[in-house]
Amino acid sequence: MQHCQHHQQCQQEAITVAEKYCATHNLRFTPLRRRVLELIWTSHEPVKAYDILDAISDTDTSSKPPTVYRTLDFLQQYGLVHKLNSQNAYIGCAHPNKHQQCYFLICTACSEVSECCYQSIDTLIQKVAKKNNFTQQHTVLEIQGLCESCQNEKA
Amino acid sequence: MQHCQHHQQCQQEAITVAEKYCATHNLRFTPLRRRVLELIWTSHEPVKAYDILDAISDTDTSSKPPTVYRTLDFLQQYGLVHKLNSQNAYIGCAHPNKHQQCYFLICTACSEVSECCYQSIDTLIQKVAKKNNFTQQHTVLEIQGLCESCQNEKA
DNA sequence: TACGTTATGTTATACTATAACATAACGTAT
DNA sequence: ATACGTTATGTTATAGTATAACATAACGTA
Ligand SMILES: [Zn+2]
Ligand SMILES: [Zn+2]
Ligand SMILES: [Zn+2]
Ligand SMILES: [Zn+2]
Repeated sequence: MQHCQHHQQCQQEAITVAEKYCATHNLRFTPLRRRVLELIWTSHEPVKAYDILDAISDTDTSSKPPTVYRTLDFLQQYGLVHKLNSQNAYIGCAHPNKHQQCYFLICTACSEVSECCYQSIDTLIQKVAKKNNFTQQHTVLEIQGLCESCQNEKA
Repeated sequence: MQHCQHHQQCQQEAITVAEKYCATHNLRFTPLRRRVLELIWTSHEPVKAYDILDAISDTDTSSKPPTVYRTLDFLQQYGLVHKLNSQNAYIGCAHPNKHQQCYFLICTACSEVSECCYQSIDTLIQKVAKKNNFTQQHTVLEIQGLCESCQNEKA
């Protein structure tokens, strides 16, 4: 199920952003990395590593699991992709390294994922950490539920 | 590394709580379920499914992966155990079903995990969900960083 | 005791991810 | 242009996580 009405644009913009990000930071945006990122941006649904492998195997028979996982590692390292731990799946990020942490809304009906990165969440988590004398390094926040479209479809 | 100074008590209390919870709710707290819960409460570190399997295999040669995963499913279903998605590991819960969601602080140095379940987090997440017209069902919040003891040890 | 339900045993397999070592492509300095 | 160090990719093997499907056993009740 695809709710986004202008998704080709989402995808293209994401690739352009990645291209520029890599150029600026002296990183190699190789054909493989581009291909994987395009695949991940096929929709707003998270993508499984082995589905990526299947897809790229169509044109590149030398692809093996490490091919995919290394590429995902690269993309994650620079915030172009995030892993959704509750799904063992990967989702593109539209604003690489704009802020430290990304938070997600995950629809259990259509599988679409959107980011919900608010300063208020960062602030509260900092506060909770401080209260527990805990030094925060990285935070996973994945809110599962029903997106607007899927609620309406139920009605 | 074990920072808790009174942990045998933590473990015993957790088992007692589970015992009572099951009695009250007409659930069978079988020897297997008790054993697995005890193993999980060996420390405040999350435990891997296959480590549980190894442990129970010592005394019960018929144990196989489904033995463990089914038991974990049961314990999770009633809030006696939570899965930490970022670690593929399982941690005991001291207050089964006291509230809907549990949130965690995970020390990347000593691996100890503590819960940080605050109403203020629930409230903010509700607010974020509402803002996005999203109906929340279940939320994963795992804050990774350094616990107090481990920060001090670095100094 | 018979019977339905829940729990566990058993075998097989699916899914997710990394280790370790080899080759190729790239960037830069001579 | 060539040599060389670095980064990326190829390749083989294996480790780690989880579930499907069906069989038997234990439990609770009529
Ligand atoms: Zn889109
Ligand atoms: Zn949806
Ligand atoms: Zn303790
Ligand atoms: Zn610690």
